[in-house]
Amino acid sequence: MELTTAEENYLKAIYHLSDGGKKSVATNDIAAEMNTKPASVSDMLRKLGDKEVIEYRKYYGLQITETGKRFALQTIRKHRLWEVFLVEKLNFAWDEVHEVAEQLEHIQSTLLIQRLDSYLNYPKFDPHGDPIPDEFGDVRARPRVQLNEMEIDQTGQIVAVKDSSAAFLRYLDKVGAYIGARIKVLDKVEFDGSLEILVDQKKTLFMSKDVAGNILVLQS
Amino acid sequence: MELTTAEENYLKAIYHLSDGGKKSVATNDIAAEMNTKPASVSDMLRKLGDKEVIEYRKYYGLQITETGKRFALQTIRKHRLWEVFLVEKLNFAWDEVHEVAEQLEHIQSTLLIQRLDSYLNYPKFDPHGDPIPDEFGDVRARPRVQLNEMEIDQTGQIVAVKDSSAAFLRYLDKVGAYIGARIKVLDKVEFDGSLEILVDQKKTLFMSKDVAGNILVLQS
DNA sequence: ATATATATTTAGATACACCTAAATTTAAAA
DNA sequence: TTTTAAATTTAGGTGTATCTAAATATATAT
Repeated sequence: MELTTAEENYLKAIYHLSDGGKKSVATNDIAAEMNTKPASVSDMLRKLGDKEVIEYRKYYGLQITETGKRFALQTIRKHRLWEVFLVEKLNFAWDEVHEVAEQLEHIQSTLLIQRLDSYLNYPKFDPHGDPIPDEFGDVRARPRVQLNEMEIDQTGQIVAVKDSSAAFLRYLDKVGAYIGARIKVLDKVEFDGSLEILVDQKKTLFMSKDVAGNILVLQS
Repeated sequence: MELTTAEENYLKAIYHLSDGGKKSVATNDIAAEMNTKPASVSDMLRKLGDKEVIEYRKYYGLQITETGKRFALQTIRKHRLWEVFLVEKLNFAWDEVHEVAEQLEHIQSTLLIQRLDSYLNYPKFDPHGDPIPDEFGDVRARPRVQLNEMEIDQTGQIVAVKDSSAAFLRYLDKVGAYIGARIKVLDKVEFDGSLEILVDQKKTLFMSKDVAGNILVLQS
């Protein structure tokens, strides 16, 4: 069975919004995520239901099926592999890759993805630190904590961001933080939860609790 | 102004069929090339006319405009750069690249193509030996002769094939010929025009006039 | 429990890219 | 030059993916 580009995009959005199939998802939320209208979503949900990638009862929400998960993970895998390619081989900055990867993820060719994977040396994480599912859809996520939850003197490595909007990524770049940076919590202000961080043993920077909450750290 | 994927495909076909804008093209020929029906072509020609990438007078045929040529060459450039990428970086065989490149050529991102070009070291020819237009649409073609037109003892290098169907490419691979191979005409049969060819100073092979007519050689 | 608000779906349109069948125009043959 | 054949276009219709506006179902509040 084959999915159209639009169907792949909807399924991916549903997979993310449902947190990998755990939660139920609202039509309105899908519409917001996809920048379409709820009416269009209803149309599409019927189609996805017909193709049995979701289980859909109108007004009662939906559930991704196992088949649906497989398709979603395949698209996510392709998206993230292309992101690695763009950053590592074509020297894109991480705030420039999303839009292009969004197009590249729909190229249909099993061979292409196999070869790309091999060419990139079977990466396990994309440039934002998100895990890349293998060809069977298996994901090995690293245990990660939010930077704002760490205590003084604890150390680790930035491995991902929650909000990967271009604006946030540019902000991080500007202050000298990046995926892979080794960090240490120097101080934490009780009053507002803001933090003082040491980056790569040389640069200190201050950030609000909100910003820190968007940064995921692999503790060491 | 933006073209849809279908419009890009039609324009590319028209560019090729018109030999770069020189000849006039028939609706039926476009339909054959695109595997569609003449009626669909008429529809599309009207649209392409509205967008002024062709000059179209119904029943009287069409002419690519300068704008149209620019678009066509841009698409051809992208197609051929991706082919180089697939062969040189992902180890595709040259008979496997066409279908995938056909999809990749429609990815929209100027930056992507600039970076890809640079990453591939600004190649001037694709794996089939066809020239890659530069970002301004300029093509520097090599003077090439058909193998069947060469005389005994003349030498050269295979740089392109006319018929780049998967079947023909597989045939070439099988007999040990390939783009880049150095060849010498050992013998030519008057009766049917068939040839005996020395490949890479070691292997000899026989081929019909028809096969040789499909092989383009840069003489040396 | 009834009224009100919110979420969701249906109805009816539009644009794209295609189709078949019929009409029309141009070209070729008698 | 008229007839016939071939090429091309128009008419009308399909499926996909979208929209707005209206209807309906569910959830919340009085």
